[in-house]
Amino acid sequence: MTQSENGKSPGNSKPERISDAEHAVMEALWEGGTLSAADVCDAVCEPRGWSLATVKTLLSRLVGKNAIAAQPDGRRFLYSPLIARVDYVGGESRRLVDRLFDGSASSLFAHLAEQEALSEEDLADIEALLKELKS
Amino acid sequence: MTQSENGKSPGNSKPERISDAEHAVMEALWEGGTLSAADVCDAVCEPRGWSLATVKTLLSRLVGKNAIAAQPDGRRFLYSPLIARVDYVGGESRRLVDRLFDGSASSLFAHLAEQEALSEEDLADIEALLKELKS
DNA sequence: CCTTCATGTTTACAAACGTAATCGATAAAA
DNA sequence: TTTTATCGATTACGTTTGTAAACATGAAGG
Repeated sequence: MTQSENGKSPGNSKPERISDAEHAVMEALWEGGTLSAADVCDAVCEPRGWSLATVKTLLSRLVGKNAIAAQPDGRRFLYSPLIARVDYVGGESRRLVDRLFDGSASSLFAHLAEQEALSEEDLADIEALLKELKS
Repeated sequence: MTQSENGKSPGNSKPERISDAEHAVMEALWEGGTLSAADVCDAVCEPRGWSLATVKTLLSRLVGKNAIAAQPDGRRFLYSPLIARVDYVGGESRRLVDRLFDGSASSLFAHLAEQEALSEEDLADIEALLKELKS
């Protein structure tokens, strides 16, 4: 595959699933904006115990999934996100809520509350947000 | 594998990951409590377009992962959950919050709020829960 | 008894994933 | 200019997942 086309010609709509490992790479790109493979490796290889080769593979797969763009820069490519983090996060959150809480966000909240998974700080923050939303 | 032992001798602790398809089966078991393979199929084959064979495979894998128990009942087995739904849901929720919101539940809440993913009803419910928690 | 179900077990097989090593081309260094 | 360090591209290979079919065995019916 030629680093830029995935064959699924025009309507490149359906967002393909991004795996855990790929997600780590996405985070680096969301953080850095536009990075080379080496840059990404600097950001993730150390903590995840990966080799540069692994990062290259993941970048290729992400390009194939139309999740990132690769613009030529001399000998190499600079990669940048094609999907916004907020969209990805939104999608994943929705998936979870749909799958486990029958689509009800308040159920998720209730669950977190019951499991004491919410700190005092969380509660205060949420309360503040709620107040704000009501204005 | 003999439907009951996974080789990892005594301390059967680490909760293995449950896949999407497996999760559908778990839901049926959480719903029904104790079911035969055929029962599970009645519950999930139709909506997911699965065959009984698929359900059998998933049940076996879940047994292998120590997520469900299989007690002999004549010629067959009756399967029942070994992990509580609330624990599973809690684990998955935590994973999401950790992965995408740096462990902050209120960030998740803020996100849902910003994305208008919360209905009026959600907000009201959450407010009520909050009030309750403060007592 | 023999055929037919119903069931768990074994085997299958492609796609996705995790994790690289190797190859080919080129740019930089010596 | 020959060597070497870099890149992306190609190939690899074991595991997990999705989705079954084939097989063995015992129960049930005729």
